[in-house]
Amino acid sequence: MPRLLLVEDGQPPPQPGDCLEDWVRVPVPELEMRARVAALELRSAQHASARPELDEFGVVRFGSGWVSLPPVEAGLMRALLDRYGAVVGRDALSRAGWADGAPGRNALDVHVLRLRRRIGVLGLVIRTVRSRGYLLEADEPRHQVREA
Amino acid sequence: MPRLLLVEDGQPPPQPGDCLEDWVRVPVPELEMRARVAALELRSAQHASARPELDEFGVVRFGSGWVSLPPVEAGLMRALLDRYGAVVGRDALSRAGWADGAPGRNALDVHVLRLRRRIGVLGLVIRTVRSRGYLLEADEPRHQVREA
DNA sequence: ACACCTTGTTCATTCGCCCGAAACGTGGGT
DNA sequence: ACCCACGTTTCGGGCGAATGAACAAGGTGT
Repeated sequence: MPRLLLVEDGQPPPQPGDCLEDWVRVPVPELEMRARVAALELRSAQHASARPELDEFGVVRFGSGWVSLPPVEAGLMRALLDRYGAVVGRDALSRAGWADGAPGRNALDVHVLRLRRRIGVLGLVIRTVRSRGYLLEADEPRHQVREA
Repeated sequence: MPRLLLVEDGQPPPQPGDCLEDWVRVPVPELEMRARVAALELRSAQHASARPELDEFGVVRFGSGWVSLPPVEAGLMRALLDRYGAVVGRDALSRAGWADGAPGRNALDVHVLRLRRRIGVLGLVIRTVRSRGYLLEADEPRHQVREA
C-alpha cells in the first residue's frame, strides 16, 4: 500500500524502504502534495501489473474487453496464464491442449496461431522462444527489446 | 538510470514516469538531498535486480526487460553468470558453449559478438580482457543530476 | 433437406532464426 | 615491422515455426 509520510520541520528525513513510500516536509504546498500522491499512484499501478483472467467457460478478460475461446485454445491459454510472463515448453502446451498430447506435429502451431489472432485484440501477445516454447505477455512498450 | 530533478522555485512539479525518478525544489538542504539520493539508490538496487538471471529456457532477465538466447549463447551466458563480474577464460567459455570445445578457430569470437548485441539492450556488457578472457557486468549506471 | 457457420485437423509452402565458416579489419605488444 | 588476439561482416545450409488452404464433422436456423 502506497504511503506519503508527513515529516515535521526539524525531524530528520525518513529512509523509505520501497517504491511505494515517499515523504514531504510539512507544511507543504497543495500542488506539491498532489504531485507526490499522483507519482505514488502511478508507481503503484506499475507495480501491480494486471494479469488476464480466464473463467471456466473459456472467456478471457483483459483490459477493457473479452473474448471467448474454443476448448483447445482455452487449454493452451490456461497453461500460458499459469506461467504468465515466463516460457511454457511446447510439450507442456501440447499436454494442456490435449489430454494425450497433440495429435499432429503441426496441430500446436496452428492453434497457437489462432489463439494469437483471438487475444491480439485484447492487447495480449504470445512470443515465440525458438525451439523452447512460448511466452504470454501484455503488448506493452519495451518489455521485450528486439533489434530493429 | 536513476534521476533526481532539481526544480526551480515557481516551476510546477514534474510528473515522474517511473520509480527511478524523483525531484526536489531548489534550494534544498544537504540532508534532504542525500536522503532522496539514497532512496533512489535503494529503489534502483531493488528494481534492477543486482544480477541478471538465466532460466532453463534460455531467457535472460535483467532490469525491466528480457531476451531469449539460442543454445550456444545460453551456454556462454551461463558460464559468464557463474562468475559474474569476474574473468572467464576463453577455454572455459568454449567448453561452456560446446561439449567438445569450439568447432572453429573464431567461432567463439562470433558468438561473443552475437551475445553482446543481444544482451546490450538489457544494459549488460561483456568486457574483453586481452589474452585472458571475458567479463560480464552491468552497464554502469551513473547518477544524473539535471536542471529542470 | 439445405445452406451456413464453427471447430478440429492435416498438408504444403514460406519465412526467419541459428549456426558454422571464411574473409577481412583493427589494435596491442614485442 | 611483424605477429597475434580479437572484432566484424557476409554467406549458405539446416531446420523450426508461421502461415494459408483445404477438408471433415457437428451445430444451427430456414
